[in-house]
Amino acid sequence: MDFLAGLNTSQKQAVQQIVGPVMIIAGAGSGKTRVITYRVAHLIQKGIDPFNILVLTFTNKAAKEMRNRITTVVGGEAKNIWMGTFHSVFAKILRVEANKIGYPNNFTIYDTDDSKSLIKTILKEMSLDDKLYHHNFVYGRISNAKNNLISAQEYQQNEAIQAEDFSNGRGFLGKIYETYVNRCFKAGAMDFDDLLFKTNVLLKEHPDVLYKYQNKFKYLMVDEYQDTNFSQYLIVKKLAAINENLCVVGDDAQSIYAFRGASIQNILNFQKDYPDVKVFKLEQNYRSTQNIVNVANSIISNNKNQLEKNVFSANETGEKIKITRSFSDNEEGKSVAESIIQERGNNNLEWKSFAILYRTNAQSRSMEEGLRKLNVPYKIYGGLSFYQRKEIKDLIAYFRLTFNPSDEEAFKRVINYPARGIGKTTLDRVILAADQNEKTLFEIICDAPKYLENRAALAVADFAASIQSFMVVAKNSTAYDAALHIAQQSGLLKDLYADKSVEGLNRYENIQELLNGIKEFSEREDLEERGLDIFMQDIALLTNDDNDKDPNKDTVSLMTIHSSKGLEFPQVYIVGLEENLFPSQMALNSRADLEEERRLFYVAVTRAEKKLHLSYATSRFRFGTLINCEPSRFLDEIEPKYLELEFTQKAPRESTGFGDERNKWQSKTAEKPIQGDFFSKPKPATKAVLTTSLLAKAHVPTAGFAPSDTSKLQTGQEVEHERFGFGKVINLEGSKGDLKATVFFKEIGQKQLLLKYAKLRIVEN
DNA sequence: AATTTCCAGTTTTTT
DNA sequence: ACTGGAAATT
Repeated sequence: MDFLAGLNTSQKQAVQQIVGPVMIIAGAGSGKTRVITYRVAHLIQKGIDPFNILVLTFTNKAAKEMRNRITTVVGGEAKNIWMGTFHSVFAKILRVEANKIGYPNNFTIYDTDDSKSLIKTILKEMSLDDKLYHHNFVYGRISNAKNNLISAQEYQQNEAIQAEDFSNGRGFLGKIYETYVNRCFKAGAMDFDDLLFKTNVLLKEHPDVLYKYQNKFKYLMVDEYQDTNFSQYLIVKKLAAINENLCVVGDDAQSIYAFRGASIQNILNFQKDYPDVKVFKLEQNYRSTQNIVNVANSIISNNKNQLEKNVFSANETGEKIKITRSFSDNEEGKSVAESIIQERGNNNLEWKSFAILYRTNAQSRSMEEGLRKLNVPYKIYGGLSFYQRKEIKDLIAYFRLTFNPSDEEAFKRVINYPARGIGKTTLDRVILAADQNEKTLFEIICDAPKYLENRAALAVADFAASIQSFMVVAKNSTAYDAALHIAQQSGLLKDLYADKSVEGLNRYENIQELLNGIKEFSEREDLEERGLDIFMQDIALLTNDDNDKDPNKDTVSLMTIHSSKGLEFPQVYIVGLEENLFPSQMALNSRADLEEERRLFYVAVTRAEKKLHLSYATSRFRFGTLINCEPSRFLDEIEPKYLELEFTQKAPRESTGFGDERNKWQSKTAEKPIQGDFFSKPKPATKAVLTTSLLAKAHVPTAGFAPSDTSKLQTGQEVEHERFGFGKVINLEGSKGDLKATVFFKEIGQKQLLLKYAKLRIVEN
């Protein structure tokens, strides 16, 4: 197969330059993934063993996409390429090499929740002010240090850092950091940043290990290089040091992870580190219409810090960019849904041609509601991962404790769940005893009578015994049998089963789903090892789309802009273009932050192939209350000639506004807004308040739903409940005025309702 | 110790 | 609006 045929000159050069350091500056939509894919294919065609190739990406989604595309080009050999996110690849290596740095091979990976919970515990133990030392702040500080390879010791010895902390009255940060690190180590746990930090430690302290991987990974490629932090940068640099066959691909205009420690400096450093680097620029955009590319360019030109680049499109001019104003977030959801239906009909498109992108996950709710009301199929990407749900984390905590009894966070999570009479006092005593005797929490409860008084010791010893029995079972059973056993014997399954509320039912189903997943896993014949411990290992690194059952389903995609990176859709809706939301309120204090927001907008805009829709609301629910919103400053940065405006409702004294009027409004924000201007402040959206109903989640009530007089309700009658839907009365009991009905609802099953509270509508036949 | 009520912080984004 | 944690109550 001739990979090179469909490539332009610079793409071809980049693909063919397989030896030595290579940097590809790839503008949005310039065929970057194609180049990486073909470059890997080209390597293999030239006789490079796939086992010697390492490809690093940032998100699971990107890794998956990449592997799929490479598989279609080179076939089964693609399996042998090391490809994945930084975190997953180095977690894999650390699993093999952990002993060299004093960790067990089956170390636990703490997710952000675990880390923060540990920090909270430490803060409490040190009795520090939880305002001054807020766990989020402390976490960020530690994370930052780790990403810059500053150890707890170095942190405390670094004069500049100490001076800064002391002047802020936060002199204990170094001590907290040290304690945190020790506790993680004691628990046999690594947090997200450790996966990179410890890899650096490993490669630094063990030259033989470094040498081994340098020889294994003779060819390295790094996608989204602009998003690497120092820790990642150094790993890559070390691994590539012998052969220097390192190809990095990036676009400074799409750097959106500075908040996570990413540094654009790494792109600039690259040229210094490798003076003989071959640089290729990909500037032709094949994805989008000229209008879209022009709009993107006009947005990004507002940033001061950027590399010289001229992205252009030779595609059709395309339609103008549509801006829609709505009066509330719900209205916005409705208008997007209506627009999608219309565009789909007009252009004979599939649902999956559409994507709705937003700044924050919280915005998905109003979009969902709008789509659901008009029966538009959709799928939300990202957000709360399946594995982050409480009930899932609870069960997994039992698994974690079974395989790694030192795991402190797992221990705290399940010691009294389901409730077994072990309260706060007892837990505090166990933690204290562990600290004083330099033992783990689990060791303390295994020897309970020595440390605790009678009653508490008994309860705790009981718990220890059941975990110990889980260990035996886990050793001798398949993953599924062990998981089921633990779910049952821990009492967790029973506890969830007892909860008959809608949410409780949901939780129970989620557990069943997890168990089904484990069953599938334990039956996979392509794996050598398929014990529960293997299933567990990298679960903290998984995100929602790894749980995707039907990836080709025809649905509209909803996701944050961050997770849309690398994807493309014929039609894209960017919603919530309002000040304090996009750009985020957090980003308004510094130019650097604001420029990152603008790059984020640039990323969003360049996802669109054919048509781009922008939208904002003049009021929206935030923190539970209705607030008024002003249009995003980013809208003003787009040249009006590319735009087309639309109102979703008749605005008071409508005008098309936008040109001079807009500027007038812009220049005197302190004054009253001009009535009727497109960007003017909203009228209070009274109606929006009324239409917001979470009750609609499970069941959409019949129009004009009104509760009936249920005093003469009979068994067998059909009723409707606002939330539970339609059902049949199967029993009535209790005296008048305190009448209790048992109703069997079609959607959710049996429920008991007190008639004096329940709002039921009797369905007339 | 368990359950209920009250209150504060949260919404940046991902591994 | 929703969570997690503390305080109040049983």
